[in-house]
Amino acid sequence: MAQQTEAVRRTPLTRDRVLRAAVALADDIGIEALSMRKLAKELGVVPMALYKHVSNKEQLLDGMVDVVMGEIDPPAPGSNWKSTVRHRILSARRAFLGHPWAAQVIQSRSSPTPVVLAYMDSVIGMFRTGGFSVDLTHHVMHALGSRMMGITQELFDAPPAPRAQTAPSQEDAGEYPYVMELAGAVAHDEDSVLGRGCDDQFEFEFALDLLLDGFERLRQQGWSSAGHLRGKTP
Amino acid sequence: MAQQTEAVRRTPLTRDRVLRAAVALADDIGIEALSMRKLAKELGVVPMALYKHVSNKEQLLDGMVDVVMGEIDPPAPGSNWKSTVRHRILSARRAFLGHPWAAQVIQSRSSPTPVVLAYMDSVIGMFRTGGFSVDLTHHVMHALGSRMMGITQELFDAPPAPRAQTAPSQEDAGEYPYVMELAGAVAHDEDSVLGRGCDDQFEFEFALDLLLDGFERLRQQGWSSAGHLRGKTP
DNA sequence: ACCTGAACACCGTTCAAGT
DNA sequence: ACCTGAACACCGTTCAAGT
Repeated sequence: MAQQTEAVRRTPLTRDRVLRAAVALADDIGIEALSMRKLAKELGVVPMALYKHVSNKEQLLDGMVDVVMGEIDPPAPGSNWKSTVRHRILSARRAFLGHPWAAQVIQSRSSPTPVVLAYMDSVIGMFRTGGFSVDLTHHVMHALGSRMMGITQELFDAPPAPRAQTAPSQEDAGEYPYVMELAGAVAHDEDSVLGRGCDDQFEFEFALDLLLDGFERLRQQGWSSAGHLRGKTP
Repeated sequence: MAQQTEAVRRTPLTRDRVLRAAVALADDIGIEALSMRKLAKELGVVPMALYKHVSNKEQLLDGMVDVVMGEIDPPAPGSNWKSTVRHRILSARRAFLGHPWAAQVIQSRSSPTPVVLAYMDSVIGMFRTGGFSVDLTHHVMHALGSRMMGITQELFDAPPAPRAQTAPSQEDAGEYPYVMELAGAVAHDEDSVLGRGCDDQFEFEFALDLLLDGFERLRQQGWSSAGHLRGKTP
């Protein structure tokens, strides 16, 4: 035990080892509990030692995102743009699902790392190769937003459920009748795609396919933003 | 000056005054800089005095979101579901745009406040009244996600721009050719909807309308998730 | 030259001592 | 009963002193 600890300590600290330890620690204790001090302790190192490999916590978070991005499968060349984009995005989703904190972290960053930029470049390339104009590709990328990384834009972890503290009383049913109707259907309807609760993967693919189908329709129409100038008068 | 300070101090501290001061302070210094201690100082009060009105910082953030939600226009009844939903969402967007920190905060909450629940209820009601089945409405709400509040799921503040530190060199153009092509078009194309940079409002409405149109198509088809069971074999 | 302990300037929140 | 100062257990990061 003491030997193992020493062996671990003997392994020289590298940027890569710091980042991988940070990812593992965030997976374990959550991102809000992750601190430079705890990470240092985990690595058997004094807090200041980390600053030789990451210049500050911001850069640590950037590096952690890059580690997660590294788990995304390389693009699989396919015959049509839609399946290629779809597979890539669902692969990114798999990577991000393995690290629940990563979605939140990447959206808190102010600029993309080179690794993220490379991923975006590959997705943009799939649209361009698939016959999308530069103009349409631009709007399409905005419409995808973080969904491009397989990240769902849910508002809450469990949307149509009243706060845990408040028991779902008659009062709630009266105040939020539509929310209650939906929640009831989700809980009961065994014949639909929903078992207990929601099938997140189904919801993600539902929205993704709705968007991709919309993109394809616009592409076929030769859509251009030129017809939609700022004043909105055609 | 000292008189005014005293007058402010004389005004009794209420939950409402605490929340409004917190919103103003977050607007001013940013959400990451907002602390209980700074908020207390702003109100001319000792930090502990805040805890009489909000039980902790989490509840303060919940309350701040509720203040922003209060700026959303009441639902304007319209003839068709699409324009009603569209107007409500764009009104929410206006409220959230006035408080740039609010989008991030609402997505960090784990359960909706009653105020948020009431908003969701009204949106769900618009779909149900507009002829959407409970089943379709459920998936549609998931597909909207945080866009229901007018919140864009952009990945970064300025997506296709390399880090500020790194000058956009030839190297970048070689490594991210598609990103550069897009960035170039966005910067130059004066005839399209894009002036310098992106028109966020246009991008938001582009994606929203794409989704709403998709929803309408599914509604007309009488779409149901029953045909899309878990195994994906119809 | 490298490494690191102590220190600085903060946090959110508890708690006991004051009124 | 209410209010509040001091204290606790943390942060990220600087910096000067040690090797």
